[in-house]
Amino acid sequence: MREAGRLFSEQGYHPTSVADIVAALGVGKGVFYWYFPSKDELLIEILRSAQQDLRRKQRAAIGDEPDALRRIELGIRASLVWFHEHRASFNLFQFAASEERFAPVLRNNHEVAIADTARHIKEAIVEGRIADQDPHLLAEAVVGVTERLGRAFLLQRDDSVDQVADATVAFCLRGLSGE
Amino acid sequence: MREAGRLFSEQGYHPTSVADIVAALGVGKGVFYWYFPSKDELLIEILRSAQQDLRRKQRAAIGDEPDALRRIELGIRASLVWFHEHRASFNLFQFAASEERFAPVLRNNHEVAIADTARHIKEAIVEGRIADQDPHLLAEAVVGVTERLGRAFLLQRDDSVDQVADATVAFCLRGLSGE
DNA sequence: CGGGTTCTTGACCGTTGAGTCAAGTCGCTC
DNA sequence: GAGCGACTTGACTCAACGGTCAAGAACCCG
Repeated sequence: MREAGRLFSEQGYHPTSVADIVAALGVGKGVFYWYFPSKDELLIEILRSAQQDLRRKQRAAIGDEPDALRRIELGIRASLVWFHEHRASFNLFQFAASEERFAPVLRNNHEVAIADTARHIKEAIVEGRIADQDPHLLAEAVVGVTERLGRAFLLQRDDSVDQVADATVAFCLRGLSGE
Repeated sequence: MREAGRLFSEQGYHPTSVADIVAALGVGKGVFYWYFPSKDELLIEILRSAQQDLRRKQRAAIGDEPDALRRIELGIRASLVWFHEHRASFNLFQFAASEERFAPVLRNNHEVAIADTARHIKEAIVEGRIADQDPHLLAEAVVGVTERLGRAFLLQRDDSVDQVADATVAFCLRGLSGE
């Protein structure tokens, strides 16, 4: 599954044939269809398990931090570390989002992530620490910046995670802050 | 070309066959290969012309505005209006970025866009109006937020462009601003 | 051992889809 | 209206791919 993820990520899902995958693994084709009902299902499996892992890491990083803004910061940092360690999965997310067949798998999880972030933001708004705007929109912005900077500076270039994380957190927290 | 763009965007590039395209147009297959050397080349053509159009609109919106921050704001607004009017192309960008074959076409243009934004940002930094950080990174963040909020609120939901634009500009300018 | 279950193989099948091409049609010029 | 080049058609080719399956190997339990 790891190998298949790597291949999908490197060459794209469609251009990677089942024959390629089993050849890379040095096994017969039957073995593939013994473990997975179809190529599509394999991708969905990969996506699901990657998402699950990411969310686990985020939760672990946030722990029971009481400060809402700090929770957002920890979430951003955990995400960037994960992106850095799982480039292949990160790439796949982008493809999956562009195909109607796979988008629903992501959408669900994405909505939960946004809702979570929005909760922290709402709390901070109530505390009067950030601008009183639609928390949903702000959450989308924060997640968007994180993913974008992750892609640009951790995957395409190869900057230090901490440096990128510092800058991302700074930008987001300023972006959130009321006047 | 517009019809092909619509189909690619709706069903995905790979699942849309040349037969689908010519059927939707009510013409023979030969006509397709008279005008385009291959299916891949058609997508590249679509991408190029969409990018060109977007950049033209951005330039037109910015005009010769002397204020650097205002130039950034105008760029963001023009982009969001364009995304709203060209959902299909916007979708295609996302797919193209995920396939090694097409990514280079986007990358080039993307780099120019980032460099442009970074120039405005650098100018504002010199004027002491925003935080002294890597302009390249800030540019990526601004473009990232714009695309993300465009996708989330103009394509998936269908909010008013002006409302989304106001919020995007507010978040970005705050994110840029020094302390 | 024997027999049953779990896994593995790779040749094979059916279909799909990109791209070709011989045979036109249309409209233009002389 | 003959001749020519620009365009159009859709049946056809051919390779590739997802998925199947009959034939085992490997392992386990009694």
